[in-house]
Amino acid sequence: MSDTKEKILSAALSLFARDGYEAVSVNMIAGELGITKGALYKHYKNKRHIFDSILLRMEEMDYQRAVAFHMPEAPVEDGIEAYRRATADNIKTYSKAQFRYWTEDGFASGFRKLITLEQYRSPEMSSLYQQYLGDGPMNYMADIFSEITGSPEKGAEAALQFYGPFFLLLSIYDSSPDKKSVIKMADDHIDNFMCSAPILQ
Amino acid sequence: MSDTKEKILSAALSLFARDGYEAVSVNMIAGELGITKGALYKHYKNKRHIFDSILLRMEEMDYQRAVAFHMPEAPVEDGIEAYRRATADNIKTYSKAQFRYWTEDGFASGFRKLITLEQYRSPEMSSLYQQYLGDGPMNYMADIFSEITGSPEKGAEAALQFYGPFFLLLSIYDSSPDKKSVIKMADDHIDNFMCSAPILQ
DNA sequence: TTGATAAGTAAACGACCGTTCATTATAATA
DNA sequence: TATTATAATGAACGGTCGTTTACTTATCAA
Repeated sequence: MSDTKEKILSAALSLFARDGYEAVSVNMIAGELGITKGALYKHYKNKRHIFDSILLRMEEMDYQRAVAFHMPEAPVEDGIEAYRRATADNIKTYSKAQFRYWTEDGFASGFRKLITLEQYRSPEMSSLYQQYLGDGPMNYMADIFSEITGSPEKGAEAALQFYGPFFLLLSIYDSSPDKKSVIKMADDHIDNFMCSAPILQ
Repeated sequence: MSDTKEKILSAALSLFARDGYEAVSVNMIAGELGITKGALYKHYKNKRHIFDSILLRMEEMDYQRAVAFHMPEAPVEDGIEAYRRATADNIKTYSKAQFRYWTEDGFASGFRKLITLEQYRSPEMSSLYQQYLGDGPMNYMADIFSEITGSPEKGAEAALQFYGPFFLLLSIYDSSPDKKSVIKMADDHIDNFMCSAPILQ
């Protein structure tokens, strides 16, 4: 079994993440592994197939993470306050892990940049981008915060206040020379929000 | 004098904003105005020149806006509380106008999408993106909030809490079927933050 | 050892790329 | 009206694009 197919996938993602799908040639991808472009077609039937494989891979990774990170229900009989505390802890752990995932994981970081560059090309790409990085995470948090506060309006407001800075810091991370400090800013934001946000009181 | 040059600029921006610079051909740009690509070279010496003209135009528009919107100093002798209130009003007006500008103004909206798609291609594009949409606005707000709170740390924290949701809503706006409601969410966020954010008390 | 399968090369394909150029139509000036 | 500058054409240029093909090499089971 060859790992050439895998190397093609990650080389292509690196290039797609920097220049966008159209601006990357099959020649460049093959050149990254020191093979000719003809050899590439032994592993993928065309250029678009590489792109589609990246989307599929992300879908699989996302599913695996969802399973591993699923937020366990706190026992209800401990009371609403214990439930809130347990939920808040889960959110903090999950959110910090997510920030590291989108920034420090090579595949996830590349994928994030790739769909950022492709988001305006079609309705499909647009909804994919929103689902992974835009209103998807925000609505997810809105549901959770609505549960906590008992109000959909407050939940939506809290989600915007919580995920907005998270989203901005992702973007700032990409060009920051001091990436560790951006991670810390994200952690601080998460801690600060979950412990002292007035909307959650 | 011909307005063909102007039409080329805006047609190119529309296409660049959707597909990115490399993915747009000179043929496509010319086709948008019903002329051949040869004619295009009577107005711009090459494709890159069109791109550079867009950057230059944005720079000019940005300067004009900065002049028109410069925040007037509130009279100091009225006391710190009056200064804060005047500043807060200016921030609200300016921020709401900025959100409409980046979403509803055709040129600014196209430019925002364009640099979003080009941000990873070079350090120059990266810093341009950050300057217009990333750490640029955030640091600008951090300076203002630092002045108000008298603390650089609190100023930076407030800037993240203020500009993060603003930045996220810009992204959500692009694919939202109900754009008016996104504008309202931005307005509400700005009002809510400037009036009752605990970090500003 | 033989034969099959997989993985690579190099060359070629037609299509399109950005750009140039000789030519023609248009429109304003003298 | 004749002249001149401008704008547009369409063909051509050398390259590169994604893809296919014929051919070579390596691997390994029968």
